[in-house]
Amino acid sequence: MLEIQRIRQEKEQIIEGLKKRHFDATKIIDEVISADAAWRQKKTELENVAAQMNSISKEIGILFREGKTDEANAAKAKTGELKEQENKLKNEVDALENDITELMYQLPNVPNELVKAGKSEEDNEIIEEVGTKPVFNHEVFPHWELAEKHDLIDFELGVKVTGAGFPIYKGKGAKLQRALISFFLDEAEKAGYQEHMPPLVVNEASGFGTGQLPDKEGQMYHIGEDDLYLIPTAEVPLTNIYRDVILPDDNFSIKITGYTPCFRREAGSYGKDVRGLNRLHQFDKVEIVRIEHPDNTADALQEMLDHVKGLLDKLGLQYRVLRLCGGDTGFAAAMTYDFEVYSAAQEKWLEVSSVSRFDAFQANRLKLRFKNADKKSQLCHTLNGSALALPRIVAALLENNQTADGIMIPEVLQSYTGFDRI
RNA sequence: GGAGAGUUGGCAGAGUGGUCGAAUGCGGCGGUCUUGAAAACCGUUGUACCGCAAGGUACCGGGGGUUCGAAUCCCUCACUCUCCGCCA
Repeated sequence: MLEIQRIRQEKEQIIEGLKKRHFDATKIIDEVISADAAWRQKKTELENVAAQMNSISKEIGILFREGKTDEANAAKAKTGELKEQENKLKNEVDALENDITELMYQLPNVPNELVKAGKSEEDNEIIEEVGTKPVFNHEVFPHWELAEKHDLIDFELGVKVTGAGFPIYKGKGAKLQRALISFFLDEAEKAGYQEHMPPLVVNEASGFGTGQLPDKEGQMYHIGEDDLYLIPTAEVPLTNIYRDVILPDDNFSIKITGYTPCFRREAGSYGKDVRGLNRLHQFDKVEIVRIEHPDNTADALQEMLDHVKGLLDKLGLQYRVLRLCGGDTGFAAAMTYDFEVYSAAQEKWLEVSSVSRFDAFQANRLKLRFKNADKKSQLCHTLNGSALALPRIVAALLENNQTADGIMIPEVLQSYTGFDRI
């Protein structure tokens, strides 16, 4: 959620910025500003009436204590009209507040100045491309065929037990999952992130805190009986640790990481994009989350990008880095970089990480603040990124490392897997 | 699943209809004293919103109600704890 103060002060810049998303905010912002002006006026009126009521009530109390019952009852009679006014104003103020909140929920974050205007993924900028496409002198197989051939992942069995999109990893396939998770966590720890193991279900307040609710309700699995949600990413529990928190000073830099399974309903997905590991309802991911002073956000983002690059370098995967255009940048993000690895057999790029800065947008919903040098509360900045999501990494590793002698395991993983080939 | 007890400021903990945004203690901050520190003593110390300011308003788990007036009474929801049962 954008800050109302910012909308009052930087109306034009916000409208300009949101144009990069092909989002015309003019109407909403005008409505917000006029509703906000009306709200402040009504609010002041309401508070004046409340002040009068309070002072009369106080007097009545004193009169009763002094035994002046008649005078007290006379004063009581005066309150009727005020009370009516108060109720009327209260209703008006509440209605305006609801209007404003509803309007504000519709406004996405303002893209960073580096973000280019654009409508869809077609307009994303390729910032960097690392490595070369693998060359094969034999037939290449997609990962779902390799997984079946080597008995690594059983998609059919997953369908039997749960449904499509819930694969069962077996033998070396399961071990490879475990190895990647440990490797990613160890690397995050080396980079200064404290490991957390959070709950996999969250309450409604947490869903609102990170912005999955109310908009993306249909994307999460909901446990109706207890009104809890399966997490779509570790971002939700990890970030919500800091909901309603005021950090005591401006000298902080919070870096946390966590491995969790992620659950996504992926309603509306279909076709060849969902083949094999490309899109799942449950998958594993190591997430990194940072809470930073606004002055430090740009540096933090760069560090996170370098971290993810390091992981892909160590795994020996070819990858490219994209800066998403306005239209493709998520609702809450100010800027997002995607990492894609090349799938040799599918001959396409697979997104394996998304690293974003949210600036104060998320913190505003979370009420996550710090005390600045003037002892005033100020919103923190939040950032997060995948480091990394497993399924497509596994897909690329299987496909790109296939040889006539089996599938080669990258050296950095061998101490975790205990084998060097499949 | 059954029974009971709770939810108050950073923490502990009083407060059962009016002068309560809330005693007291601890912690924090500032000061006195001290070569320095500790102790002691004095002062100070919640959040948010409106306002140039003075000041005002709201908040005692959430929501609703009664009342001129609610931390306090009523309803409702959520959560926590204890005991019993079950159990990895």
